[in-house]
Amino acid sequence: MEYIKGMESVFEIIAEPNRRAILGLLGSSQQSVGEIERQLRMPQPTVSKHLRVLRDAGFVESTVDAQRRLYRLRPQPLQELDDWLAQFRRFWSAHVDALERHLDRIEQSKVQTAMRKKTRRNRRGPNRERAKGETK
Amino acid sequence: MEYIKGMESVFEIIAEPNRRAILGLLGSSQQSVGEIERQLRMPQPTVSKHLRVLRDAGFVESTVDAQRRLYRLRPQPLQELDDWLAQFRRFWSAHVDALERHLDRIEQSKVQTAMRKKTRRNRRGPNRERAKGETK
DNA sequence: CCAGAATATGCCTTTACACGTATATACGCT
DNA sequence: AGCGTATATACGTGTAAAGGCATATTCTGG
Repeated sequence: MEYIKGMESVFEIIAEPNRRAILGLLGSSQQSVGEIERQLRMPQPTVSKHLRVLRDAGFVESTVDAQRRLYRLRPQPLQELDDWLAQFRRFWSAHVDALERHLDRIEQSKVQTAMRKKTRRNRRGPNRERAKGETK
Repeated sequence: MEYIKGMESVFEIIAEPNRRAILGLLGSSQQSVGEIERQLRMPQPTVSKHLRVLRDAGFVESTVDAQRRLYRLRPQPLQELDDWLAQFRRFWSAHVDALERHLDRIEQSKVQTAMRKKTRRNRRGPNRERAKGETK
């Protein structure tokens, strides 16, 4: 499943604010270029170019739907970022409450994952699915 | 036209490979500029400039030790990065083994933290430790 | 106060990259 | 085929940031 890429590091990719915004959007659900364009109020070429970079770096993948391209998230690069961060976690997990917040997040992930498995029934058709929740 | 020289985002700071290297070093223990210079084999002005950026962004802090400056890590900015990542964790915490790896990390952090508390008593003195895919 | 070590800063050049604008390509519909 | 919509790419431009080198600053010991 791995491909050839001209590589910028994961870190350089997410240094760009617009790209982070796009990733944020795609975190809630897959989106077409036009939807991203409208929600983020940025010119279409800008969106396309950033998506290109994101795709080359493995952050997103796309499927064709008529003239549209639907983009969705791929976890791996963000996971790499998470792995890099791991070496520093001990610096703040010292505080118990932070630790508990962390554990809470994991728990929450489990629940959300379970719920998603039950709801998984949407392919094709007009764009739906607006995942919610996501308390910080 | 003069614009305000604003803080750079956490993401832009860690986009630079040399800065990540420096952070990695400081993750093991505090270091003087000279030690960083030697271990990373980069010119001293380069080190100093990157440290300046890192300090302005809150990633590191320094204390004076004779003519040396000892730099050490500050957790907050990295924590912010971790917080941003949180919104995406559900994308990979779905897999149980990944989840367990995550929990293991937390456990490990607890242990390391406990150990550090016992060892923590070093100030001043000579420097110790040398330490494309488009599918259809 | 002076010399030398350790670190910081200033200037200059190069380069990378994000943006705007214009244009090209892809697909569906009638 | 021709048109409209959706997305991709090409080109030119401005800007900011990183590196090299020289120099300034800060500190200690004699």
